[in-house]
Amino acid sequence: MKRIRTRFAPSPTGYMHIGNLRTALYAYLFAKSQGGDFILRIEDTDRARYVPDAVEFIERTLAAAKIIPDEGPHHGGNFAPYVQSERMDIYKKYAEQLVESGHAYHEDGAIRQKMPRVGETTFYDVLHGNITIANSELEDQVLLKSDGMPTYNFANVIDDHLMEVSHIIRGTEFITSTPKHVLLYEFFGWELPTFIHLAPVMGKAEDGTVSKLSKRHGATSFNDLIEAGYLPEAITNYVALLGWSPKNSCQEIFSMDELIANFSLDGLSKSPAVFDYAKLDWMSGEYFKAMTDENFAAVADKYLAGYDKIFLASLLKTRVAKLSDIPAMIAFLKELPPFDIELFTNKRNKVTPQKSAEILAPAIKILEQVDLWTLDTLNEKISAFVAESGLKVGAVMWPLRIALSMQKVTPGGVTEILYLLGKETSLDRLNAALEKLQ
RNA sequence: GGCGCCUUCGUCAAGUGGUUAAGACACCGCCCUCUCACGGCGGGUUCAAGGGUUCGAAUCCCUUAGGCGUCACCA
Repeated sequence: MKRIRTRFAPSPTGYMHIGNLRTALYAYLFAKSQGGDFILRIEDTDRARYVPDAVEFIERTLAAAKIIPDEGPHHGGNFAPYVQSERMDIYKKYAEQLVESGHAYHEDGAIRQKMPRVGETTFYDVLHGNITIANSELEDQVLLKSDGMPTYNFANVIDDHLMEVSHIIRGTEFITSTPKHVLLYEFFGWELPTFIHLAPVMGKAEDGTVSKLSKRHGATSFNDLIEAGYLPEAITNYVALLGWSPKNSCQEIFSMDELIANFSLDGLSKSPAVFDYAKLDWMSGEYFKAMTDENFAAVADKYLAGYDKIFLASLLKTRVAKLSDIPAMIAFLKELPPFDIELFTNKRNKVTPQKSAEILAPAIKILEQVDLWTLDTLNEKISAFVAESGLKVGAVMWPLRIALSMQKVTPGGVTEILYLLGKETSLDRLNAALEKLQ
């Protein structure tokens, strides 16, 4: 059987769109699941759009996502060069060959492909089956531009053949130009690769409309997501499920190795998928929860400066969707938000501002007596106070939490916050709140 | 506009002629809890519409509608 070889062929734009990342992922997963090769090829034939250092950017991004090319500009391989601008003589040779055989012609310093005017061209796509397009829909394509560079439609065919790519995995936007490629393969007498055209990744705008995922939908590049504080593994995992699902399994959390082991082409979806940040948040949270306090403290390090990192990590890792959520969650430790009497009202625990004052006063007395400011002692004292007062635990905790943090949601319980704040600050805040409540 | 692709809960999706149409996220409710989170339990007119074929259709065929893509010396 022919060796499975796939490729990811981005143009160097300095931006790794999530849809591109997914294409790369699927090409990688398919190759690896079949024991084949995954190639990185740079399609930099548009000089106007070239961005310096974009190749390194792409390589770094793939590395971060753990998508490792077997061949590429800096990965070695027997089919170098893997950068199209370095292969100009190759394209020229094949273009001239087409001119000689009568399948192309010169015009305005460029070489154009001569399309048949009648008949139709059919090709097989793994996801869509046979697709037929009338040749009359095809126009005489430019193969070699007047600046000597090939067009995508030409270079892509030449390289895929020369690099022995067996499966072309790319976006649906290429479906309608595939007949042109097929014709080229036929002109040269080359064997056709297998086509797999992936549905696009969509984004949902605030007004509810759905369109191809783009910057208007917020953070949509791998790097945007990393900067927001999602783990690369979580992003890759989520993106993998956006258009693919495992057979005979409901598993959703996958390591890269598990993805490779479970991947198969028939699990691919042919309809567009909407990128859902809520689900990404959930999945990301699953990854954080599975981490040890130490590991979480390490990835969240820069957000934890100035605190007992490991302790804070233990409180935060079950509540965080993305690392950039952290500052807002712990800002109250440094500075108490403005007093808001509304917060002292809580129906569930039957707490009101007035009731809060009644609870706070004796609680402060108790805490003032505490010399050993540790979690255990604090917990013990508060529990005793609760038992003595005959109130529900929640009724006591609520006003304390609000007075200490001025927010309904905090990382950790009241005991942890008291501990984190220290005795002096805790009592200052408690007294200040009591004063305002009275 | 021509051509092409797509259409199962709000979202990701399983499903390939006979199922109570899985599961997950989100949402809502309840429970637990030191609030939130975590955890547990439960809930929801989901097969775009209309025609066929068939004893039987989300699954096969046709039509319609909508969405997306493509018609570059961009990829």
